[in-house]
Amino acid sequence: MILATLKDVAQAAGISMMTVSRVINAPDRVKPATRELVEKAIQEVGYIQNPAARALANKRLGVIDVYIPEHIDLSNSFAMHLIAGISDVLSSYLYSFLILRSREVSHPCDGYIVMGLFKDEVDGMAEYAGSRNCPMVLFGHTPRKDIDCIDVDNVQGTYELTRHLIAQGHRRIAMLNVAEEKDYTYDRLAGYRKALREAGLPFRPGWVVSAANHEDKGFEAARALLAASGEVTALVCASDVLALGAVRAAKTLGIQVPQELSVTGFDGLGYHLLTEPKIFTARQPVYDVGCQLASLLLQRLSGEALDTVKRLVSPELIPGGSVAAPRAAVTISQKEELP
Amino acid sequence: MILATLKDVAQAAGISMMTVSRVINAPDRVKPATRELVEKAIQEVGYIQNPAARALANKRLGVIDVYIPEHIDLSNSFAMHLIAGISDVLSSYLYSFLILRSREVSHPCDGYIVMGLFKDEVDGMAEYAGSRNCPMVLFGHTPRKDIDCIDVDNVQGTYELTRHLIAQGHRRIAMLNVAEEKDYTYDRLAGYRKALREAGLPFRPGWVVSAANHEDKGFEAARALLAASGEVTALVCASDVLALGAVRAAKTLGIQVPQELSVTGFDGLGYHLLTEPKIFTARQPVYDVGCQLASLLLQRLSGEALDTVKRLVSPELIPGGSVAAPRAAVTISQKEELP
DNA sequence: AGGAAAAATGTTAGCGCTAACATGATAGAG
DNA sequence: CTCTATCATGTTAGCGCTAACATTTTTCCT
Repeated sequence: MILATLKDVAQAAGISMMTVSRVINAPDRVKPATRELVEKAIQEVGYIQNPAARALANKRLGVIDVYIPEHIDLSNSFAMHLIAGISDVLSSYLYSFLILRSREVSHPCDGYIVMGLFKDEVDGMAEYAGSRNCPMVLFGHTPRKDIDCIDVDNVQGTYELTRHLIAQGHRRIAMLNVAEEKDYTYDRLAGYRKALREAGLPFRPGWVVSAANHEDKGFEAARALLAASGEVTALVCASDVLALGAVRAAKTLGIQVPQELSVTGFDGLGYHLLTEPKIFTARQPVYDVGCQLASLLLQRLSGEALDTVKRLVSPELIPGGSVAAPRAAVTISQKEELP
Repeated sequence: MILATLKDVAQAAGISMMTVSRVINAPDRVKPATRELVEKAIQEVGYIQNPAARALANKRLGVIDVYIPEHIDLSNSFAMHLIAGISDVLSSYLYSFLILRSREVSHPCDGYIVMGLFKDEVDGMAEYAGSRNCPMVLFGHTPRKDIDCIDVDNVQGTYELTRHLIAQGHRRIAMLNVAEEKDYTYDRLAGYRKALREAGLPFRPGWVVSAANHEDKGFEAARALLAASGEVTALVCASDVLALGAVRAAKTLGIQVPQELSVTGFDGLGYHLLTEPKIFTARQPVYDVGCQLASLLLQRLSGEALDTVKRLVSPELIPGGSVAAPRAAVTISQKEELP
């Protein structure tokens, strides 16, 4: 394939290659008249920068390694959205990327984007990246203070959902959490508790159950919970998949959703649409997070000195038919006995 | 980041750079003794090839553009699996890639992998790729004979599923197709008809309905079908999402799955696990297809002359609880009246 | 052993770009 | 109107690698 090169542009504009290069990389350092001339020439010959040559001259590789741990299921569209965001930003800066499923398979690169891992994995990756003097940005919480990290605000998500339920008049709100020892599960629980606390509602440990993030596990846990405590009018689920199971459990028990039980989910990546009524959920802004991760990494690569970034991106509530005011809307009676 | 270069290896081995390069790219052209020497040196200095330099010297860009049309929903994990396959193969050959959502945003590259598009889009892409003298491989059927193309064998998928139902004793088998004017929907219908024909069962147009690929559309279509023709004992759905709707429709009508109605899906990418019983489905080998697309493109890039490839990859049946023998297993009575 | 073919290795040049330095143009101060 | 600061542009060299050709070594046939 023949592509126009800098040389072609330079000849077309009757000017040196270096000036053309500057028009592209540092337009301010070129006289406006010359710049226009060059820009016209670029259009004329249809010049596109050669990323490989640029990377080589910059002593870069032009590649970012994206680590998605093997235990993250690609059936889950989560990773896809993240990658879409990363891809969009990187490609606009002529970087390309590789998706790696395991730390064992290393590839030379200029920087790392790492999807949430366990603590020791984070440390291992950080050390490895550090030893190669490569910047690394992390998706998901990290125990280390010196690592850039962008995450979804999981606390905020369940907080907003629970607040919405409370605003609808619910007072007896249970939670079905994901049974994983990860920060995000603690955070989602924390958001739920925070909303209860703010509303002056008691936290009942018996109303919080956990299940592995599968529809049938959610079904079982929700059925047990609902059978044991018929009093709850709303159920905050820590994932849409669990919410699907919960809705089915309610139906099985003859409990109507949303008339007798409101159910909320979490994720908003497609699963919330797979039942009737559709799950009221909080959409994780995964695409945005992907974009931000890539942008942050590019900033680091350009050498801009900035403090370690710890950024949280808020989820967005997606209304759905699985939530309604409780049948006998309880008026605000803050006192409830603990079980 | 400092990486060892060919030069470092050459010095360590006391030999010329070119021989080292040959050990990597054409080991046959180096004397075994020298090769060993070099390989040891490569290990010693921890040499990793620089993809940018290699791409530049080869007059390549080292980048493959992957087009995933905007109308393909990334929530659908389909694209993710395809990309995972593509990524794994390309990265092992030091190629990286960009995901593009629209033909408007062009990026320089060495070749194209294009996910199924409408006919005019295929032609547009082919012309564009041709004009840049870039090879292009396509996922999905194509009307043009001169384009490499790898696809899932959709006919085979519903054929096998329907055959399995027939083997279980089903004779009254309906189909819920995806309402899209695409090759794959015609093919899935064709597979169903082929199995019926082979078994000597009549094709009843009234037993085939279509719905947009959403759970609630599938629900509606399946409910209408099941209500109208109580006689069917099995329903072949052209997607798992539709199957989810169909199972819910059956439950709503008081029809037990699988005791009174067997249901099959198609895709096997996660949605089939989201209900109880789990959907008996045909898993699209999307990851494999991704690998094959990338391998084929790399073959083209290496200049191997081969005929235009039209390859179909067979889906794999994934058993699930949504299928059982019909209650009153019909003995083989081939003659059935048409409605 | 002599010599031509074949195999193994080395040398040169250049892929397209940019950092670093060198030079030329412009402008403001004395 | 010279002299220096500043800006604008040009020149040189090299990033790491490999194609193409050049050279050396080996093979093995007569």
